[in-house]
Amino acid sequence: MQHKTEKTLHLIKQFGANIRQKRESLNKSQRLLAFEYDLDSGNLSRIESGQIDPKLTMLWRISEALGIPLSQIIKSLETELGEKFHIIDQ
Amino acid sequence: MQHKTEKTLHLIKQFGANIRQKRESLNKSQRLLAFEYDLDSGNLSRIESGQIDPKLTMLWRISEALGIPLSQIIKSLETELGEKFHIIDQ
DNA sequence: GTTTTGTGTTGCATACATACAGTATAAAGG
DNA sequence: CCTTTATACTGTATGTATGCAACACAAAAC
Repeated sequence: MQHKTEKTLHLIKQFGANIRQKRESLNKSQRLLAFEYDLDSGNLSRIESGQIDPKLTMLWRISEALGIPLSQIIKSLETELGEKFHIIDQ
Repeated sequence: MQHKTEKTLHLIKQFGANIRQKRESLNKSQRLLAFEYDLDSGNLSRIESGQIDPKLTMLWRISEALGIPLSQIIKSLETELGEKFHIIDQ
Protein backbone atom coordinates (compact mmCIF):
# COMPACT_ATOMS: atom_id res chain seq x y z
CA MET A 1 0.00 0.00 0.00
CA GLN A 2 1.40 3.38 -0.95
CA HIS A 3 0.54 4.82 2.41
CA LYS A 4 -2.70 3.92 4.14
CA THR A 5 -5.08 6.53 2.84
CA GLU A 6 -8.50 7.21 4.29
CA LYS A 7 -10.05 5.67 1.23
CA THR A 8 -8.01 2.52 1.65
CA LEU A 9 -8.96 2.20 5.30
CA HIS A 10 -12.60 2.71 4.46
CA LEU A 11 -12.42 0.06 1.78
CA ILE A 12 -11.22 -2.70 4.02
CA LYS A 13 -13.57 -1.68 6.80
CA GLN A 14 -16.55 -1.76 4.51
CA PHE A 15 -15.46 -5.04 3.02
CA GLY A 16 -15.15 -6.58 6.47
CA ALA A 17 -18.53 -5.28 7.54
CA ASN A 18 -20.13 -6.80 4.44
CA ILE A 19 -18.47 -10.14 5.02
CA ARG A 20 -19.67 -10.18 8.59
CA GLN A 21 -23.18 -9.40 7.52
CA LYS A 22 -23.17 -12.21 4.95
CA ARG A 23 -21.81 -14.69 7.46
CA GLU A 24 -24.36 -13.72 10.07
CA SER A 25 -27.15 -14.12 7.54
CA LEU A 26 -26.01 -17.73 7.24
CA ASN A 27 -26.29 -18.05 11.03
CA LYS A 28 -22.80 -19.40 11.32
CA SER A 29 -20.11 -18.44 13.79
CA GLN A 30 -16.66 -17.41 12.63
CA ARG A 31 -15.39 -20.67 14.12
CA LEU A 32 -17.85 -22.89 12.31
CA LEU A 33 -17.40 -21.23 8.94
CA ALA A 34 -13.64 -21.32 9.36
CA PHE A 35 -13.73 -24.98 10.31
CA GLU A 36 -15.95 -26.00 7.42
CA TYR A 37 -13.88 -24.20 4.81
CA ASP A 38 -10.44 -24.59 6.31
CA LEU A 39 -9.96 -20.92 7.10
CA ASP A 40 -8.50 -19.43 10.23
CA SER A 41 -11.10 -17.97 12.54
CA GLY A 42 -8.70 -15.47 14.06
CA ASN A 43 -7.97 -14.20 10.62
CA LEU A 44 -11.62 -14.00 9.78
CA SER A 45 -12.17 -11.95 12.92
CA ARG A 46 -9.58 -9.40 11.90
CA ILE A 47 -10.91 -9.25 8.36
CA GLU A 48 -14.49 -8.72 9.49
CA SER A 49 -13.42 -5.95 11.81
CA GLY A 50 -11.51 -4.25 9.01
CA GLN A 51 -8.10 -4.57 10.62
CA ILE A 52 -6.38 -6.20 7.69
CA ASP A 53 -6.14 -6.04 3.93
CA PRO A 54 -6.74 -9.62 2.71
CA LYS A 55 -4.98 -11.13 -0.27
CA LEU A 56 -6.73 -12.24 -3.45
CA THR A 57 -6.60 -15.93 -2.62
CA MET A 58 -8.07 -15.26 0.81
CA LEU A 59 -10.89 -13.19 -0.72
CA TRP A 60 -11.58 -16.10 -3.03
CA ARG A 61 -11.71 -18.65 -0.23
CA ILE A 62 -13.98 -16.44 1.84
CA SER A 63 -16.40 -16.03 -1.05
CA GLU A 64 -16.48 -19.80 -1.49
CA ALA A 65 -17.21 -20.21 2.20
CA LEU A 66 -20.06 -17.72 1.96
CA GLY A 67 -21.38 -19.32 -1.22
CA ILE A 68 -21.36 -16.00 -3.01
CA PRO A 69 -19.28 -15.14 -6.08
CA LEU A 70 -16.45 -12.80 -5.20
CA SER A 71 -17.46 -10.58 -8.13
CA GLN A 72 -20.82 -10.06 -6.47
CA ILE A 73 -19.29 -9.17 -3.13
CA ILE A 74 -16.99 -6.68 -4.83
CA LYS A 75 -19.83 -5.23 -6.83
CA SER A 76 -21.74 -4.43 -3.65
CA LEU A 77 -18.61 -2.76 -2.33
CA GLU A 78 -18.30 -0.63 -5.45
CA THR A 79 -21.86 0.52 -5.11
CA GLU A 80 -21.48 1.30 -1.44
CA LEU A 81 -18.27 3.20 -1.95
CA GLY A 82 -19.83 5.15 -4.77
CA GLU A 83 -17.14 4.41 -7.27
CA LYS A 84 -17.94 5.28 -10.83
CA PHE A 85 -16.35 3.38 -13.66
CA HIS A 86 -16.32 3.56 -17.40
CA ILE A 87 -18.01 0.63 -19.05
CA ILE A 88 -15.55 0.24 -21.84
CA ASP A 89 -14.06 -2.94 -23.15
CA GLN A 90 -14.81 -6.57 -22.26
CA MET B 1 -2.71 -18.84 2.53
CA GLN B 2 -3.29 -22.24 4.05
CA HIS B 3 -0.57 -23.83 1.96
CA LYS B 4 -0.18 -22.83 -1.65
CA THR B 5 -2.48 -25.20 -3.50
CA GLU B 6 -2.48 -25.71 -7.26
CA LYS B 7 -5.78 -23.90 -7.46
CA THR B 8 -4.40 -20.95 -5.58
CA LEU B 9 -1.36 -20.73 -7.81
CA HIS B 10 -3.54 -20.94 -10.88
CA LEU B 11 -5.76 -18.17 -9.56
CA ILE B 12 -3.02 -15.60 -9.17
CA LYS B 13 -1.41 -16.60 -12.44
CA GLN B 14 -4.64 -16.20 -14.33
CA PHE B 15 -5.37 -12.92 -12.61
CA GLY B 16 -1.95 -11.59 -13.55
CA ALA B 17 -2.34 -12.67 -17.14
CA ASN B 18 -5.68 -10.90 -17.37
CA ILE B 19 -4.30 -7.72 -15.89
CA ARG B 20 -1.43 -7.76 -18.34
CA GLN B 21 -3.80 -8.24 -21.23
CA LYS B 22 -5.97 -5.33 -20.11
CA ARG B 23 -2.95 -3.07 -19.68
CA GLU B 24 -1.58 -3.98 -23.08
CA SER B 25 -4.94 -3.26 -24.66
CA LEU B 26 -4.53 0.28 -23.33
CA ASN B 27 -1.11 0.43 -24.99
CA LYS B 28 0.57 1.50 -21.80
CA SER B 29 3.79 0.23 -20.33
CA GLN B 30 3.98 -0.98 -16.74
CA ARG B 31 6.06 2.08 -15.95
CA LEU B 32 3.64 4.57 -17.44
CA LEU B 33 0.58 3.04 -15.84
CA ALA B 34 2.38 2.82 -12.52
CA PHE B 35 3.50 6.42 -12.77
CA GLU B 36 0.08 7.76 -13.69
CA TYR B 37 -1.69 5.95 -10.87
CA ASP B 38 1.02 5.99 -8.24
CA LEU B 39 1.64 2.28 -8.29
CA ASP B 40 4.97 0.52 -8.15
CA SER B 41 6.02 -0.84 -11.52
CA GLY B 42 8.16 -3.59 -10.02
CA ASN B 43 5.19 -4.73 -8.10
CA LEU B 44 3.01 -4.61 -11.17
CA SER B 45 5.54 -6.77 -12.97
CA ARG B 46 5.38 -9.45 -10.30
CA ILE B 47 1.59 -9.30 -10.18
CA GLU B 48 1.25 -9.65 -13.96
CA SER B 49 3.58 -12.61 -13.99
CA GLY B 50 1.59 -14.29 -11.24
CA GLN B 51 4.38 -14.31 -8.70
CA ILE B 52 2.46 -12.65 -5.91
CA ASP B 53 -0.95 -12.64 -4.27
CA PRO B 54 -2.05 -8.99 -4.20
CA LYS B 55 -4.07 -7.47 -1.38
CA LEU B 56 -7.57 -6.08 -1.74
CA THR B 57 -6.47 -2.45 -1.75
CA MET B 58 -3.90 -3.19 -4.44
CA LEU B 59 -6.52 -4.96 -6.56
CA TRP B 60 -8.69 -1.91 -6.19
CA ARG B 61 -5.97 0.51 -7.22
CA ILE B 62 -5.08 -1.63 -10.23
CA SER B 63 -8.69 -1.73 -11.38
CA GLU B 64 -8.84 2.05 -11.10
CA ALA B 65 -5.67 2.35 -13.16
CA LEU B 66 -7.14 0.09 -15.83
CA GLY B 67 -10.46 1.94 -15.72
CA ILE B 68 -12.36 -1.28 -15.21
CA PRO B 69 -14.49 -2.13 -12.18
CA LEU B 70 -12.78 -4.72 -10.00
CA SER B 71 -16.01 -6.70 -9.95
CA GLN B 72 -15.79 -7.05 -13.70
CA ILE B 73 -12.18 -8.23 -13.61
CA ILE B 74 -13.07 -10.79 -10.97
CA LYS B 75 -16.09 -11.93 -12.90
CA SER B 76 -13.93 -12.75 -15.90
CA LEU B 77 -11.67 -14.71 -13.60
CA GLU B 78 -14.59 -16.69 -12.23
CA THR B 79 -15.70 -17.61 -15.72
CA GLU B 80 -12.22 -18.59 -16.80
CA LEU B 81 -11.63 -20.69 -13.74
CA GLY B 82 -14.97 -22.36 -14.18
CA GLU B 83 -16.18 -21.72 -10.70
CA LYS B 84 -19.84 -22.35 -10.17
CA PHE B 85 -21.73 -20.50 -7.50
CA HIS B 86 -25.20 -20.47 -6.10
CA ILE B 87 -27.12 -17.32 -6.91
CA ILE B 88 -28.74 -16.95 -3.55
CA ASP B 89 -29.16 -13.80 -1.55
CA GLN B 90 -28.31 -10.23 -2.45
C1' DG C 1 -21.03 -21.37 42.16
C1' DT C 2 -17.99 -23.90 39.20
C1' DT C 3 -17.29 -26.24 35.04
C1' DT C 4 -18.23 -26.64 30.20
C1' DT C 5 -19.22 -24.81 25.80
C1' DG C 6 -19.62 -21.26 22.42
C1' DT C 7 -18.57 -16.78 20.85
C1' DG C 8 -15.21 -13.17 19.08
C1' DT C 9 -10.54 -11.34 19.85
C1' DT C 10 -5.50 -11.03 20.43
C1' DG C 11 -0.17 -12.32 20.91
C1' DC C 12 3.13 -13.85 18.24
C1' DA C 13 6.27 -16.27 14.73
C1' DT C 14 6.60 -16.96 9.92
C1' DA C 15 5.74 -16.08 5.23
C1' DC C 16 5.15 -12.86 1.85
C1' DA C 17 3.36 -8.28 -0.56
C1' DT C 18 4.96 -3.85 -1.07
C1' DA C 19 8.06 0.16 -2.27
C1' DC C 20 12.36 1.72 -3.79
C1' DA C 21 16.49 1.30 -6.13
C1' DG C 22 19.01 -1.03 -9.31
C1' DT C 23 19.67 -4.42 -13.27
C1' DA C 24 19.06 -6.45 -18.05
C1' DT C 25 17.97 -6.07 -22.68
C1' DA C 26 16.90 -4.13 -26.80
C1' DA C 27 15.77 -0.47 -29.93
C1' DA C 28 16.59 4.05 -31.60
C1' DG C 29 19.64 8.37 -32.08
C1' DG C 30 23.85 10.54 -32.68
C1' DC D 1 30.03 1.79 -32.41
C1' DC D 2 28.54 4.33 -27.98
C1' DT D 3 24.78 6.67 -25.70
C1' DT D 4 20.22 7.45 -24.77
C1' DT D 5 15.69 5.84 -23.96
C1' DA D 6 12.21 2.58 -23.30
C1' DT D 7 10.83 -1.74 -21.91
C1' DA D 8 10.26 -5.48 -18.14
C1' DC D 9 12.34 -7.63 -14.29
C1' DT D 10 14.81 -8.37 -9.71
C1' DG D 11 17.45 -7.57 -4.92
C1' DT D 12 16.19 -6.26 -0.64
C1' DA D 13 14.39 -3.88 3.65
C1' DT D 14 10.13 -3.10 5.81
C1' DG D 15 5.49 -3.71 6.89
C1' DT D 16 1.79 -6.77 7.36
C1' DA D 17 -1.42 -10.96 6.33
C1' DT D 18 -1.64 -15.45 7.85
C1' DG D 19 -2.04 -19.54 10.99
C1' DC D 20 -1.83 -21.27 15.46
C1' DA D 21 -2.44 -21.02 20.20
C1' DA D 22 -4.14 -18.71 23.92
C1' DC D 23 -7.29 -15.37 25.92
C1' DA D 24 -11.79 -12.90 27.52
C1' DC D 25 -16.28 -13.30 28.35
C1' DA D 26 -20.84 -14.80 28.42
C1' DA D 27 -24.33 -18.29 28.55
C1' DA D 28 -25.68 -22.70 29.51
C1' DA D 29 -25.08 -27.31 32.11
C1' DC D 30 -24.63 -29.55 36.02
